[in-house]
Amino acid sequence: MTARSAPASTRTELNTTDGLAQLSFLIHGTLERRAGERGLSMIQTRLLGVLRDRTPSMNELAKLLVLDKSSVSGLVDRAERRGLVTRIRSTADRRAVLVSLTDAGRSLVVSVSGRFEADVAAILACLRPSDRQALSRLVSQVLVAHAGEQGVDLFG
Amino acid sequence: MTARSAPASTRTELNTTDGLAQLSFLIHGTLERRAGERGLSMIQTRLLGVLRDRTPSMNELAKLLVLDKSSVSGLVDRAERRGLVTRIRSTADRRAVLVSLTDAGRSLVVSVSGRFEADVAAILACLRPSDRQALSRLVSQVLVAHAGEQGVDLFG
DNA sequence: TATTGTTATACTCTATAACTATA
DNA sequence: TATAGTTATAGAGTATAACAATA
Repeated sequence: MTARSAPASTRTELNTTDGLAQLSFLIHGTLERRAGERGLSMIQTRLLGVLRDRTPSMNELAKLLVLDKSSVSGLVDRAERRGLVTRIRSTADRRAVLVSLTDAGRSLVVSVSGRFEADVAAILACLRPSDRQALSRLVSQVLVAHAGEQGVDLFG
Repeated sequence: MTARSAPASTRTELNTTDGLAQLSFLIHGTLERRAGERGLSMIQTRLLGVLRDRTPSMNELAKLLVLDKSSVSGLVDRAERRGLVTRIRSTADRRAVLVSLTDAGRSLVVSVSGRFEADVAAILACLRPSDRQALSRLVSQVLVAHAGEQGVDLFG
């Protein structure tokens, strides 16, 4: 996504977007690789991440992951088959099924997210501490301004 | 990926990685959504992006996209069926097949990447120009330091 | 009737293995 | 023999539509 035909007047602007896009894909790819090392796809990783501090119903899970309920059925099937999550029939509403992380699932997601955080820290290690702090401030500013649009909060 | 159990001494560090990870997924999701609006998956978008300034063989395409050659066969099949790319038998090596963007494919990828760049620019519009410039400088610094690890250069 | 979840079906995406054609 | 590409097959991931059980 290079700024091939940018008029000179907007070149700085486009280079910023271009650089940020590249950095985003570098970081996204880093998680993808770390998860893949443990046999997890991105969506399985997100599933486990969402379950870290929740025990949602299938329906809630579909909303959290922005997937159709039938997609979540298959996703949970495969995770359950691997022993990473369990289905629990709800007693409050006997139609509902709650999904919970197993110990194996929890230790897996903790491991992947720990390595990923270390990767990102390593990527930022080339910056001087003051620059890292400046970057942190700018990124926070952007995120706050777009709090509503983040959609899926990866490990929310 | 919040820093749930970070010791206080490293909390600032983790918050930076956390923020950058969130921003990365925001931007990645932005492209995914824009591509999806035009009926393109991420991999189809990357295929078209790679073909913007190249006419590689299937084999070269597999290396560029980091996919098995059989995966590329299917990928190109589906893109060709939609009229986005064409296969051209190489005259130099009659085993080889070159893949080229059609006019429809080119106009599609130009449209998606243009909208995406506008999206990223809009995301950054909340920053003062001087802050945007500072962000640009920091991001460039990180990218330069990790030039070799970027793996697939999305629209390279 | 409405909601929750599963199942049947179809398509994309991916890899491995076996194959054809060319070098 | 080695390389370029396709095809057969299998599995993950996704959505739509039809279904069963419960509310």
